[in-house]
Amino acid sequence: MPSKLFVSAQEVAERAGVSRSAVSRTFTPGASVSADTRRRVLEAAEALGYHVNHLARGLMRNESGIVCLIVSDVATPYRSALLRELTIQLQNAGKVAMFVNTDRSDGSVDRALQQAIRYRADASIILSGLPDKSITQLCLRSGQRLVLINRDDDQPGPLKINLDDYESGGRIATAFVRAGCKTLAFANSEAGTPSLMGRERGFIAAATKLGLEVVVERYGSTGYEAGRVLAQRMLTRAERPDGVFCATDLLACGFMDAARHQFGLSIPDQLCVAGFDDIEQASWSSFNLTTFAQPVMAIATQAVKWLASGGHEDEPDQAHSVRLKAELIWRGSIRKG
Amino acid sequence: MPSKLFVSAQEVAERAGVSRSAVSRTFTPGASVSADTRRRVLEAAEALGYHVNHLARGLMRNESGIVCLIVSDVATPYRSALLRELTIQLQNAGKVAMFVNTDRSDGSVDRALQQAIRYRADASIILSGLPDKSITQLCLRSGQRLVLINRDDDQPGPLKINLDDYESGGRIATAFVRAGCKTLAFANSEAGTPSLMGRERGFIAAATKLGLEVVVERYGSTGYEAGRVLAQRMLTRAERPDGVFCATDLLACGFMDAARHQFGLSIPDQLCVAGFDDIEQASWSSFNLTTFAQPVMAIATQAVKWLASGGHEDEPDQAHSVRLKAELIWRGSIRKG
DNA sequence: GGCACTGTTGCAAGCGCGTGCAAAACGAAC
DNA sequence: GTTCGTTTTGCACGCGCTTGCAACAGTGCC
Repeated sequence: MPSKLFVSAQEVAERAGVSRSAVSRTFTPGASVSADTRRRVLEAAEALGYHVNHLARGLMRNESGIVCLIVSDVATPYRSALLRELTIQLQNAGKVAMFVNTDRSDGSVDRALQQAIRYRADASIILSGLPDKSITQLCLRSGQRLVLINRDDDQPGPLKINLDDYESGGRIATAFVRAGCKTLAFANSEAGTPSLMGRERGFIAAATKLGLEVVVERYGSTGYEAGRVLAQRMLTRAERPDGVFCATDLLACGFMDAARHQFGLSIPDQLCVAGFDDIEQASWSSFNLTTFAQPVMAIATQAVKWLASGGHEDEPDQAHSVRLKAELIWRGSIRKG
Repeated sequence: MPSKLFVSAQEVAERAGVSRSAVSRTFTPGASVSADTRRRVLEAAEALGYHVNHLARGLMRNESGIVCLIVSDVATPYRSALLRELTIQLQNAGKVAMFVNTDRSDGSVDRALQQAIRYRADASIILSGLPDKSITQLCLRSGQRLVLINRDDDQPGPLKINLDDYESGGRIATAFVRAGCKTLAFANSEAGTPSLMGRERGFIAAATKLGLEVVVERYGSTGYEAGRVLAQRMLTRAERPDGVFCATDLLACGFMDAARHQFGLSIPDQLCVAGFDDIEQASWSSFNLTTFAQPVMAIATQAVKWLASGGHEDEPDQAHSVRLKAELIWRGSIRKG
């Protein structure tokens, strides 16, 4: 493959009749070039199809312009929505996104971060998994910024963006009670990530305060199939729940489908359901699901803003943490109170 | 941000008491290093947290290891599924994925390709949009490989991966007839991409051959909402269709939801529906949609294989094209014949 | 014409790495 | 110990770029 056919600044310089530095300066914002030489350089560059080699530029500037996105479960609606927003905003900020999928194999977040280091990424944004502390340290030591989204970690250095999961659990418990629900349940996956557990704890705490017990069941991943299984487990109980908070929308979709098509239940008349994420499918009329919206845009904005600002390198040992609010999107899966 | 804290081969060499070349060779497969020095280098590297700078390596080798993925509508189920598979397979092939989102703004595919050129990507895979011929030429001239997925283009050079859209249209028409449908319809978007139009033409041709007319309606994008609108338009016709082929699964989901919840129709008793893509939601019991599966894995395999093989540079003017079969996934949205 | 000042330009060094080449080290065979 | 053949090693150059520095115009003013 090594076919050295990319045109270099040297060739442009020769064609334009200027020095190589002049070419470089033409493509460096704020450098000192006369209008005349700039024009000649641009003409020559256009004619030859020249594009600055960002690998070499990154080498000199010690700033590659690359931001590494570390993700698993990309095919999941919430993840892909967040990914979309992040990439758009990164591009607007003049960065370029490098994508590392950690779906397969173990220790993969660490390996992903090593990949980021090898390409001298300016920063890494971690959407899934939690890196080993040693790797995190190495990243920070190398001047690489780190953003953790919905991964509640206590290491200093990275920016941590989280939601008010606990409070959300409380708000939805109130809604169930207002709707007249008597038996509440929380449908969770076995993943046990802090955000999921936060929703669970908040829901239980609030329900207890309101004088109701909560049945908790955990199974599998956070997907549709797990939701079906959870429905089968919960809806066959002696005391059947009539208000179920599902930890994610995908779980809720599976839960609702099983409740309707296998148990013949009518939603919201016989069963109230709520979810979390506000994926696109939640608004489809088959589900019409009341849920909490992930503030996808705000998350991306916060992350990119922090990166663009250089990540507050003046105070590197500070604990940087942002808490965003998940807004309740009221649809038709809970009776009006 | 230029904090030059990444550890370099020089430092490793000093610590290990060898020359810099020895370090370089240690990390170059197949280079000549004695077992002893290799060990010392690896120890020093480990201790210092050294990682080869792939920017510099790419500069030397004229091969960055970067593959650029050019995508729009990432948040769409089919796209994100394909993206997932591509990134996994690229990583397995030792490549790293650079992600360019072309959702916003115009001329964006061309700009994306320029980005790829700037980072000296070894190849670009285009999932959406069609680049200008001049840019394509520049890419190829620079030794960059190009893969077009589901974009039926006639330029020589790039690898083109397409499906048997036309034939699929034919197969599903037969199924509708077997199910006893009398009035067929094709629900399409206004996007007008070759793959969508291929399905339409194939469906119409086959239906005509079978002695049935096809009502065609086109509206909006290929999403859920457009499907709803198409249902409203079609199901209010004097002669209501009873067999509808939707160009994508998302359209089908919207169509089915509107048909059921707004028109009170029962599927498949009163209305048969088919889709295309086999997104995850198609298998959900709310839809249980008969559809054609995009051979996502095969697509990714073909693309990566072609890239790994160096893209047949010996015969650059050859027209490289692959046609894959979309398999019919039979579920419950069409009556059995 | 001489001067100081502002604005451009070229030179050359260096970013971190790979690699050809020749020197050095090693080992075996005499 | 000498010779020859085989690794192994270090040197030095170059990949394409940025940038400090010094040389170079150009301008306005005395």
